[in-house]
Amino acid sequence: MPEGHSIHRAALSQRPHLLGQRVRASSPQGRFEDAALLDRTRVTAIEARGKHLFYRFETPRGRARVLHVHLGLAGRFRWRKLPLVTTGQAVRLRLEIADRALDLSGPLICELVDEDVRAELLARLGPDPLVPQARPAKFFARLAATRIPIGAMLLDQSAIAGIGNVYRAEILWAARLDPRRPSHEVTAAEQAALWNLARSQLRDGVARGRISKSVYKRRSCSRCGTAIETAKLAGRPCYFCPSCQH
DNA sequence: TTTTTATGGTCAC
DNA sequence: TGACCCTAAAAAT
Repeated sequence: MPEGHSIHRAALSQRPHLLGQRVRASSPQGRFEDAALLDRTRVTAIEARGKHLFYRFETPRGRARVLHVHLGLAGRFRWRKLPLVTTGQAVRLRLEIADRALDLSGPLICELVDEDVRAELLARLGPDPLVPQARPAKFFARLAATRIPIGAMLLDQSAIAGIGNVYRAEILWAARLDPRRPSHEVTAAEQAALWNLARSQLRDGVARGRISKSVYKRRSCSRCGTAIETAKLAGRPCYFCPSCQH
């Protein structure tokens, strides 16, 4: 169930097994024909940015290919031990190393791109709170320049990368901000608080492998007991406490 | 056993 | 704004 924390967590858990390894690549499902181009190449980098993953593969002749993966709603990685017993009917991409295989199923995106496309995709993303050197200036500037509700802006990956529907609700609840508040009315202190909360909550998610929920899909506010409401923002329900979020 | 739902995103209207 | 894409788990029947 992927928001930014799951993506960074996937990169962290996969690097020890895949980096520097020559892999057997295939698409058991058959829907990723370019898997053949990755077969017998070496994984040299795994990069997580927002909800996107980029894998660099190098051929024996030193030619680099970039795999772009976005899990979307249903995408999932699973390690399997060899020898395999499953048919892999829904496995878009399988990467096999010595004793195990990494199966990717249900991704929104699984494609080979070149360096330019990778750079363009990265350029479209706002700062990612999970990247240590990321700076929030662009995020703050976007908020200051629009009347779009803050609850909608937090889901805009070009404003801030990696936040999904759960973190949006949790961050706004922790900041005590009404998700319907026009973004330009968010004060500088509140902007900073949102960035810091995004960073701490996402980091917690990476460490724990799950998101702790104080407001998302709760019936009542875990702070004041008021009935939780939802507001449709950016096309999706945003859970909030009408009593303590202003 | 079938239907619904989901922490995402794009595209057509 | 709604339809659709994909998959698997949860919920409904």
